[in-house]
Amino acid sequence: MAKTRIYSDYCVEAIVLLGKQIKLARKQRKWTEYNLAERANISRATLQKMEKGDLSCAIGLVFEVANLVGIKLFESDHMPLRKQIDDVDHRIAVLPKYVRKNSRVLDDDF
Amino acid sequence: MAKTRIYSDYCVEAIVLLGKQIKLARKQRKWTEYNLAERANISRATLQKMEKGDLSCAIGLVFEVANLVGIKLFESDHMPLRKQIDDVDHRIAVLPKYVRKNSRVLDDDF
DNA sequence: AAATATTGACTATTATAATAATCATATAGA
DNA sequence: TCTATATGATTATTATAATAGTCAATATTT
Repeated sequence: MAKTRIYSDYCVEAIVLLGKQIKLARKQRKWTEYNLAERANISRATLQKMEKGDLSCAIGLVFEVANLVGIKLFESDHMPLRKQIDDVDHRIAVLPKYVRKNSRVLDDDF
Repeated sequence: MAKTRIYSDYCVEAIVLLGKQIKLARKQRKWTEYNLAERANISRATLQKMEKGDLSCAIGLVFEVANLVGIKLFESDHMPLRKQIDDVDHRIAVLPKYVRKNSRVLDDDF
């Protein structure tokens, strides 16, 4: 039997929004579900789940479809993705490699 | 044997970035992989794949973990998610219910 | 009004994600 | 230096996502 997971409202709504944005963009381009699924190399059934905001779809498939219809994720930041990745990498590199419970730091500034 | 999928660079990089952002945020909170996995109710192995930018992780799990460490997706828009969803819904409602190939519209303004 | 194609929904099957468990490595802290 | 444990990596198993196929309903075009 299926294990029921608990998701936050925020998570559910974010994914529903993304699914609807895909549906809207697809229609604006006048692509049928079949068309888009074909372009993305996925089944129509999977695309339908995606557009409905199904939480179990693979993130790679969702992002790929979003990209196909022209939705730019992470576009708010005016940095190329590569640069953003490097940026995060450097900020990780500064931190201790292992997290230890008793690393008592007073300024948890994040 | 595994079917090899083609993903766009943008898609791969977006997910790698998200994974690294999760890792950074987790460390800033001084949570171990085990701690975060426990909070998210997922296995440590899945969290590790997620932080490495694995494309096959369920979008619901990734967004939930991102939310747990305080990453706000879709925060660029200064509208609550609910409102954004309603907004997209209305824009979809205006369009024809079925996409037809010969819907010759001159202004594809999107 | 009739014809056709899009969409929504469902099922059975197959591919694979998620898990639990383990082991080695190496780092942070005593 | 010594020790406990966080992390990286791998394996076998189980749960489930993705698929292909089908059917009904109906919006759109002619």
